[in-house]
Amino acid sequence: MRLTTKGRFAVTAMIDLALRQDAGPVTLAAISQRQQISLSYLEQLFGKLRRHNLVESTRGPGGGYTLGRKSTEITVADIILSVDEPIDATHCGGKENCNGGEGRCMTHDLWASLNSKMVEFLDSVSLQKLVDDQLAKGLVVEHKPSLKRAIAPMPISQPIRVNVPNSVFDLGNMFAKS
Amino acid sequence: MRLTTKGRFAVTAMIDLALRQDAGPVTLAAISQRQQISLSYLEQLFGKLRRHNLVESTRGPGGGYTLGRKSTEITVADIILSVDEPIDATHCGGKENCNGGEGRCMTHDLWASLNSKMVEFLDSVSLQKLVDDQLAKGLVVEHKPSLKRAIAPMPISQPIRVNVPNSVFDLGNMFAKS
DNA sequence: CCTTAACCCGAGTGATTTGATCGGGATTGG
DNA sequence: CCAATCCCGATCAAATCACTCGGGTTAAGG
Repeated sequence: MRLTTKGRFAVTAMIDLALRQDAGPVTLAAISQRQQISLSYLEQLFGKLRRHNLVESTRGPGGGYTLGRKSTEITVADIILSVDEPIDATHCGGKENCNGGEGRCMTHDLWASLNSKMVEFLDSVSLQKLVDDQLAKGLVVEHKPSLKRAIAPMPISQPIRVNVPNSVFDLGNMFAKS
Repeated sequence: MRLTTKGRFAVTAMIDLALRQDAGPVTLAAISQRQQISLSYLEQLFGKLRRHNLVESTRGPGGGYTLGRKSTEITVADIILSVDEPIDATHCGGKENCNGGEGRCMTHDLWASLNSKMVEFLDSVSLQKLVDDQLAKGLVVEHKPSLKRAIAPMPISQPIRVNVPNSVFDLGNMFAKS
């Protein structure tokens, strides 16, 4: 497992997405603005996240990204492993006697176990947990005006359009999928 | 916190050192041979480790490196943070209003907390624990012939010489909870 | 002394990764 | 149709990685 800013960007973007997807697909442009990550870079990251089924995309106007599964079922390890392709840390490319015919080199076993423990740890932190942490810190999510593609259409008559920041506590549960 | 092969090499080398320093200073040349890490690269890594007081050096013939403090007081986090200088993952260089005058950007707090969890985890694993795991797995350290500089001269009779490969560590439960 | 073992250090290097930009596509709502 | 949005690949400067080179300085042993 590699752990660099790349993975951090991905985690950050996924939290942003998780925080806002209840109002419908979230555009990369919006994430780019909020998190100060270049749009094209986000496209690269989300390409990988999509190929790993962590997000789903909706094309066309009003489109964007939504989570591929519940945020409780996405872990930090999932995200990081999606964007940071695993590397060969063993210097022996997996061949068994990389140490003068004496069996596998130490690096092999050493990093294998270190890696698995790291993954185990990062796998114990769900995206939902990170979202909860953000909310607990008092973050207020400003929902963009709902579009047709919102997961749950606005009730009837006039759509609620507020340009005042809405607290998640107001609308969050109302549209929560179960 | 960054986590790359660089840090892995450092951890590997430190384990090797901790396993053998009782017979006196350990040379980088020996570590290089056993762990298949280039000598010059080791020199760079140990330069940083020394500057962080994780190791001490002895020059001249019979010299080498010893641990800077007890192995129970050196953690994996210490080692990795010594060789992998921290990077700025926030894109805001620590300035407080990187988000349009709205206070710190989310990346700031977010990665700060995730990072601290990582450090906390890696800080819970001491070098001694890694050494104990090795010894528990039956690794027998082949002590080189003691020199004048040996910290504690070998007690009596002959040192145990076993024909077990030096560098095949099995760190199976390196991070097993204690 | 002298030789030699070892640490010390900075400069340089090719390969890879990072983070970004650009230029085009494809898809779809209005 | 048009515009918003995802999609994709090429390219790029900068940084980093893993390593090499070429010298030092220090100190033990003869």
